[in-house]
Amino acid sequence: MFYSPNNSFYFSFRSNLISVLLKREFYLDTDPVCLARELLGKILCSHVEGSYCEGVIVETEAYKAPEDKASHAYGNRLTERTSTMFGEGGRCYIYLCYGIHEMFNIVSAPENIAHAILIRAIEPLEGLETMRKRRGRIKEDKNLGNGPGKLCKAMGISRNLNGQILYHKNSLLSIRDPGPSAINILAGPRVGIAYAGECANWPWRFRIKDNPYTSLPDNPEYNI
DNA sequence: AACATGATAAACT
DNA sequence: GTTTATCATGTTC
Repeated sequence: MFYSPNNSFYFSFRSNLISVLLKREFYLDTDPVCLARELLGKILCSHVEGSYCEGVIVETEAYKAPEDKASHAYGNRLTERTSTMFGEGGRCYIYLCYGIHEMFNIVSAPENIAHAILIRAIEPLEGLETMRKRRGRIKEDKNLGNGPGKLCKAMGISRNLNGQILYHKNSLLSIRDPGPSAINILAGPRVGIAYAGECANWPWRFRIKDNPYTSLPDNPEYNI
């Protein structure tokens, strides 16, 4: 039961038997683009609604205020919504998109630097039955978390968890490190930010090459 | 008015 | 099987 029920790259990850909780310092890095890459292969854990779930992070996007026009905190715009991103790294920033979908971000950098990494896809690892129940009628497990809104629904993540600390032993949401592994990373432009002008071309979206649990590549990509 | 999307159906290959 | 169009839906500033 500790094996992911598929034949993808992560078939040998063994849940939290061998993974370790990421420490506060991990999130204080001032380069969110670097962190977005480092988060690939890490394990997102949720312990909400009485159920425990885990998924391998397989796709991310970096958002870097103040210069990033695609960030909600562009120009260091401080509002009630964006205030979470100005907190110290290691919390989560969760917001509602298009009135329907919750989006899960990891806040990074020291306080008052509004950086964040959007988690865009996970490979389900633990709590599959809970995820299937939360997601409702879907045909295949690869659709449980292959999109930012989908993974939030599968993991039971919603805005009432906005601002939660990710690095405490008993956090409702946390990130764990399963140890080093050899993965190939693809980079490309971020999704759904055509309004962001020049920033829309920055290759700040990352995903694990050949992993079947990422969202569809609707932008050009290249190996890094 | 715009928005860091998802589910579905209908039309293609 | 894959692409395309359409709409659902609520918060933000």
